[in-house]
Amino acid sequence: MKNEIDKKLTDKNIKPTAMRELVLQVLSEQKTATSLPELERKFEKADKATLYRTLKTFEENKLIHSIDDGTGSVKYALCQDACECHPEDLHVHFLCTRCKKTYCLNDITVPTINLPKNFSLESVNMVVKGACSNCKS
Amino acid sequence: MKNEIDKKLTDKNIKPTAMRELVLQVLSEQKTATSLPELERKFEKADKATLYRTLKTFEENKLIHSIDDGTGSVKYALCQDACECHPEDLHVHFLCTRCKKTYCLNDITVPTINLPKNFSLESVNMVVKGACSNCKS
DNA sequence: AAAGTTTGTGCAACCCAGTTGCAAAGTTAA
DNA sequence: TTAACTTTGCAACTGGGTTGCACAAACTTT
Ligand SMILES: [Mn+2]
Ligand SMILES: [Mn+2]
Ligand SMILES: [Zn+2]
Ligand SMILES: [Zn+2]
Repeated sequence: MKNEIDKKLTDKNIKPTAMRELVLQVLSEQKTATSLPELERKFEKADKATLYRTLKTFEENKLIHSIDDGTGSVKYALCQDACECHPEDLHVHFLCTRCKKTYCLNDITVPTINLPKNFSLESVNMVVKGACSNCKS
Repeated sequence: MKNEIDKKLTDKNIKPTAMRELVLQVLSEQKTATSLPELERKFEKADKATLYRTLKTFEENKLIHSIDDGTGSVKYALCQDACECHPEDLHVHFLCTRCKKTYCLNDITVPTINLPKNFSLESVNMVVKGACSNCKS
């Protein structure tokens, strides 16, 4: 449904170009987070730089958030509706060491940490590794 | 004290070569974690591949652990004496967004997470970002 | 001690994710 | 229509990480 996609874009003040619609479409269909290289493979025809800048725009406008799971390529997933990517919005991510898929555990907020004196908190990246339900033998 | 350094190496079943002694010496002097590129700069003369393999050996033998703080270069820090790098040994890391230094918060163990059904846990990477005590304005 | 074997080092080349400059194409505004 | 701005495509580059290979150094065996 193109109108839904366009609405999501305009709601976040992103001009809905053809490219952006396609990328958001694909991202919306994923159950796990997607990296730039993966996106390149899904769009044989599209240019890496364009995809790169598309993701950057999406992230800057808080339509998606990025996840560094340590695999060497940053992955991206849609933000929850009201997400502002503030520390209190943050959730835990899970990387399956078997299938290498990265899940947003949206229900699991990152635990609060008592930092040492005079350290201030801006954000947290918490990635749990293990076997996902599909891969557990 | 070279004997202390050598002992640390042999205790972890690492043959104490000149290179390894130097690298361990430098790592021991740091209060924050060190990346391979940083190490390269500290050892103008040494070869990148050698340093790389030295770090790898150290890590495999649990003399050091690696920290992916999302800055693009993996950092390394000495393990605690009895550390086996198991989930229960893991601690939180802190990346200062100002000075880019990465601290081991050895006293802060990573909180336990209740994973979704049929997900199993192998390890956790938890990196808190913010301002360190030196950089807090 | 000499010969053989294993281990470590240095160099060069490579891989790949990410990033940037620049010009062409498309869009919007005057 | 022209001008200004935005998006896209291409190419080139950066930088961290990694590997193959030959040489050197350190142990083993005879
Ligand atoms: Mn997420
Ligand atoms: Mn640490
Ligand atoms: Zn899996
Ligand atoms: Zn700092």
